[in-house]
Amino acid sequence: MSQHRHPGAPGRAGTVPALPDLPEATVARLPVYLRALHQLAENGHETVSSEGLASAAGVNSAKLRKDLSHLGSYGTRGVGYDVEVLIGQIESVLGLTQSRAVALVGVGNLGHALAGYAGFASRAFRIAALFDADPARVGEEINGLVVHHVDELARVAVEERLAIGVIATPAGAAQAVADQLVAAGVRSILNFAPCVLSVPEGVDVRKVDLAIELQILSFHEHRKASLTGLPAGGPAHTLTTRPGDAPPTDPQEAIGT
Amino acid sequence: MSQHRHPGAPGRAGTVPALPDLPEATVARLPVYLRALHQLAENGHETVSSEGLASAAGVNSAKLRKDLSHLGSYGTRGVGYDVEVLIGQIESVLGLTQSRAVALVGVGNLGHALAGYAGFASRAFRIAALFDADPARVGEEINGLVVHHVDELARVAVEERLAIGVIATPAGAAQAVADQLVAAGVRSILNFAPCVLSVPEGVDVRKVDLAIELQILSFHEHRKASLTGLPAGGPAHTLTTRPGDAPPTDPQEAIGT
DNA sequence: TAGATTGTTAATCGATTAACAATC
DNA sequence: TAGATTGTTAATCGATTAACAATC
Repeated sequence: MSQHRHPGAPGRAGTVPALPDLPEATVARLPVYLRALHQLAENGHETVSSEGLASAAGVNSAKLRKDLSHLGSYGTRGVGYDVEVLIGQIESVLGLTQSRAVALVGVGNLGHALAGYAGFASRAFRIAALFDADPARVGEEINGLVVHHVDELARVAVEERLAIGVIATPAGAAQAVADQLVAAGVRSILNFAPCVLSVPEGVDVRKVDLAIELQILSFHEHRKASLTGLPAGGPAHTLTTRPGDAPPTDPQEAIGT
Repeated sequence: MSQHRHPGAPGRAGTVPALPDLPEATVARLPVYLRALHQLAENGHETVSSEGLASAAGVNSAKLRKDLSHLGSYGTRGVGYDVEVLIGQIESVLGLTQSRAVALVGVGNLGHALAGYAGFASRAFRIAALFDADPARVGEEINGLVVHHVDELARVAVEERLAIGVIATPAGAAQAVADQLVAAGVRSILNFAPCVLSVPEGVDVRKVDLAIELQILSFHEHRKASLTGLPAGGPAHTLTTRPGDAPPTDPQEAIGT
């Protein structure tokens, strides 16, 4: 999923204060804990046990304690974790104390939705620039931002210090966009286009892929159906295989028009 | 991520022809292979080696062969895999030979984008019903489908044999929607709302969470920055921690308005 | 002190990978 | 046959989990 170096790996020259080396699985859960902690804080909790936080986050408490142990020790035996302290600690580890400029490339259906996304309008991320390849869309204003032509990416990247690129273009355009982002110095990419991106070492790519998620669910539905007799929803109908058909799930665009 | 039983686990009473027991990691990659295979087919390839397919899918060939070995043996030593045969095999394992009815709950910004998603309009998935809690939105027509009130979920679920529920509501509404979906017999849920859902055993939940993806990227950016001196995009500016601030990334809606 | 809860240990499990014998 | 490539083995790695000693 994510293509990246593990810069904290043992053996590198130690010129910087060693950052804790977190397992990827832990990194992926910290944002979930953080969200649960914010909810707890809103509800007036000053302290929470590993059991309480784990259940709010939907994991078991052993895993939670193991994860938090990688950050150092921030709990009190017999008491639990101080909610505000733990929030600060996780935000610090995730680098959320910096505000990162996000570029959104592709302002189709999905791009429009993402441009209005509240998650962007947070302290840690601000959507700083919009791009599209369609001249008809360039100049359009969305949420107070003007859409640039994608060829301006390099220039704007420098001006706005773009740190993260979000690709919401058709699959056919995504690799070229990724190349442009990388050339512009962006080393973190979130890809909504249904395709594999190839990027140089040191660039992180994460992907969000609706078709893949649906197909994984389909697998488990299929399993459940073949085990329990007939399912609640029921298999709508069996499709006859017609070789040569159009691919069932390979849309031209990240989100079609 | 996914909460589900492993129905094919050893030890169950064997009343059905045993389905191959696939590792979750393999299941998650099969859709990627499938997409790559469709591209190869479009480009006229009749045969592909594990090396060729692996590189198109962005994995190494050992992993690909291992994954495919779980499906049985469909390659020819010295030659490779027949593209069409392998497509058929993967589609069959993923249950993509059935057409599944998808319910989309929440037709805000994101919901609208998803309703137009080409991945839904495939042979394996058809978007069969739209729901919203906002009376002002009920009755609206999107892509040829009328928006129902969410209270009609149970009735429509039976009529349309809904198999998969996609939640694109605000976080605050998501759990109630999930409960209604489960009550209506839906056992596969794709959750775009930024919250943890709790569902009974036997129900699969997969989540797509933009804020989490951004925060994971942020972690690696942070790492890269602290290692290599200053990054290309540069840390825009350091935020002062103001305890009591609004949560940085816990939007009220899956995609805000 | 007694009860509660953390942080850590060690066992287990699942996933990845390289190497290579089998075989087309 | 010789070259190519699969399917499988076995070693390695990372993640999960339960249990419990440490300690508030």
